[in-house]
Amino acid sequence: MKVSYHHGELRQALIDAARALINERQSNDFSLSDACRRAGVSTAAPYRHFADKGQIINEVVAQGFIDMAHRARAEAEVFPPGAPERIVAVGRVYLAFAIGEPALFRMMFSQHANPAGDDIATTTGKACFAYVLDEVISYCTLHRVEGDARMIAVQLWTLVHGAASLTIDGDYAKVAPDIDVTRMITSGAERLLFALPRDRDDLQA
Amino acid sequence: MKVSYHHGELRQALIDAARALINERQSNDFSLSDACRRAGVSTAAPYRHFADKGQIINEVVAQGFIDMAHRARAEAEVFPPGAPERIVAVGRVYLAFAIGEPALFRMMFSQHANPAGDDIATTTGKACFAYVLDEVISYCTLHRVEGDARMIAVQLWTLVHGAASLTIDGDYAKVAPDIDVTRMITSGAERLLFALPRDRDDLQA
DNA sequence: TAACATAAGTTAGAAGTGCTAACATAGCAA
DNA sequence: TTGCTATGTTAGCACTTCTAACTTATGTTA
Repeated sequence: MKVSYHHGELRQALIDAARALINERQSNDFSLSDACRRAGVSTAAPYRHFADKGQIINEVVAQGFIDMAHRARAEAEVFPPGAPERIVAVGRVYLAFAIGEPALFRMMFSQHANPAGDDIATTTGKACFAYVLDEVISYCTLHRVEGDARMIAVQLWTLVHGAASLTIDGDYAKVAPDIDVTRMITSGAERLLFALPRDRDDLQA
Repeated sequence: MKVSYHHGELRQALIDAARALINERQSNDFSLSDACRRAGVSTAAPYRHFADKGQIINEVVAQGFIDMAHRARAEAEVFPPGAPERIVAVGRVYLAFAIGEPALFRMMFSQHANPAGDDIATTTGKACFAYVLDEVISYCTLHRVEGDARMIAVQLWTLVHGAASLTIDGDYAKVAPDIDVTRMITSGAERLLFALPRDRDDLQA
């Protein structure tokens, strides 16, 4: 009993269906036909809203970045600017997002970055990373962490990103199953932030 | 002018073709038919050697791990056990491998780990990680690096893995294009290894 | 050496995919 | 009411993975 010939919200419905399928199958090779079946339309319908399947994927990835940035902001902005809790919150959200939607997280990064870089996924991705980075930089600067604040920010980001990747791909579980990832990150971050260079001259730039 | 009805080395030829296609297209969704064309056989031929396409991918991934471990070993074992150059070498190989064959590197990790874990890709992957980890652990233990050697080893691995991922996906280029990745890793690793905890009590376990 | 089992190729085709072309209808605007 | 445009439809093409049935090459054994 279809009430209308037109769907009304097909564009977003397809994006949602795609995201759901990606999460269910834990893989990026979901079938567009499946998404159509789920939305209750024919397999030709998507092409009124998207140029091709890749564009739907881009949209899903973009919404992933937006969600991630949104959550990070919400969790971080409870604390005053420069508070250490802010970067902890950002890191926690980053990791939680990866664990919550691992396949989507992977896709957000396994997209082989197009050089033009003007599609929606790239743009939102940039904004998301920039936010993460900015949060850390402002902490480092405010707390006069020794060394190049920008570099330390990148190091923290790298550590959390690496931890997220290795966690969702089950690599820690394979090699070091007893490891407590959160504690590992925390301890690592502290070492990166509070390290005092010894009498070594290969640290200054 | 086909000299023989039988190919002779089809199994390995298909694996090589698959790996080449993955590297050329920078993507995991290569076509098995393409690999067949390249090997000069019909599209049904692979099924005399592999159960399905996934098994070929597994084989490619496994050979990737073997190559990576092999190179790491070769570069590291020039130096005496416990020498800092050894872990530097391992890290350098890890990063170079990712940059050299980014799509393959991604596939080696984006494989959603099967729970049984007895396929060839998982087994070789485990062995490869275990080697990386062992090398770092033995360094930390030998040099009496303060803190849990195992955890520091995992932190170093995580840092390098994160750096490799963010590099090949072009994320550094997007957000911090001026960063020198090797220097960033080196400085981070030194901080992780030589950090002296200040008067903070949240470092002990 | 001849016979035959098995390994390793072939062609034909089923089922499913992304996507296009041509057609149909819903909803809005003159 | 008339017609335009947006958004659906069905039919079908080219391609995919994979199976079934057939063919040829190779090596073992009588």
